[in-house]
Amino acid sequence: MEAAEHLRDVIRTGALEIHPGQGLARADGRALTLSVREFGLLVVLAGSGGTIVRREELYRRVWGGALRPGDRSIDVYIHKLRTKLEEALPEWAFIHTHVGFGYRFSPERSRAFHIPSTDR
Amino acid sequence: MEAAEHLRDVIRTGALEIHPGQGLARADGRALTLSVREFGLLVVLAGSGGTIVRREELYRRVWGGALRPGDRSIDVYIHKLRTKLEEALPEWAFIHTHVGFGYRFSPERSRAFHIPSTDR
DNA sequence: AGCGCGCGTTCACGGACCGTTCACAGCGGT
DNA sequence: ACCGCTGTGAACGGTCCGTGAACGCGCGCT
Repeated sequence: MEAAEHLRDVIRTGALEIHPGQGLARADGRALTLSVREFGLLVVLAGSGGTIVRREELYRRVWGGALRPGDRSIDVYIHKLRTKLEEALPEWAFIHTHVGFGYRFSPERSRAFHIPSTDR
Repeated sequence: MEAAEHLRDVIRTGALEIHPGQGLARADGRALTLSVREFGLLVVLAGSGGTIVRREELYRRVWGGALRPGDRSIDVYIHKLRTKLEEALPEWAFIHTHVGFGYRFSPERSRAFHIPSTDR
């Protein structure tokens, strides 16, 4: 039963495949190398079903304890995670900022790939 | 069951879906990026069941405190909110002005689509 | 012990965004 | 024509966030 668990405990979203219990995430099958914090962020965000997660809650669930004012750890790790996700899947944007509210996870085609007007 | 709570706390009106507790609003499923004030306005207006909300009350409920004479913040933010709603759902008008009374929220087909009186 | 290295935190700078205010235009009522 | 009310663009100061860099720490290796 504990051996079959990892088959059930998977978050799939777009080309991402996350195994929360294992510390493993794959992009198009290729494993990502994430640190503990990076992986924690990814799990919490991707597991929140597209809702906005407030910074305070993000900190509690990944770091544990209360977010002290002025602590920028979240920003830094969001950035690191974004960087790794982007280099793995350049045309997808996963983590979206909602200023004043928090971060939202949702695979969306990155806007940086704006197709030149094929208009007639 | 504890996970189902967020499903209840939703305002649905037309193609809009508003999650007051989360700071998130969607138009046709696509998330809108609203500032804190814009979102506050949307929640209060959309949650007022189509009644007219006086400016005084709008200000109290979104900004907190009393509306000082000459304060134009409401006008500016109504405008910003309208702009974002319109670019998300161009053929719908949501916020209607009642001069001297306040604003009323109600999804109506925008009149901007039967333009030409000049076309005969 | 000394070294290199990955990790997490902190700092510093700059840019993006937010909310307020001002200035002017349009419109309806008197 | 005048006035009060609202729409709308622009400017401004402040806050929030993105991002590169420095620092300290623990760990494995030699």
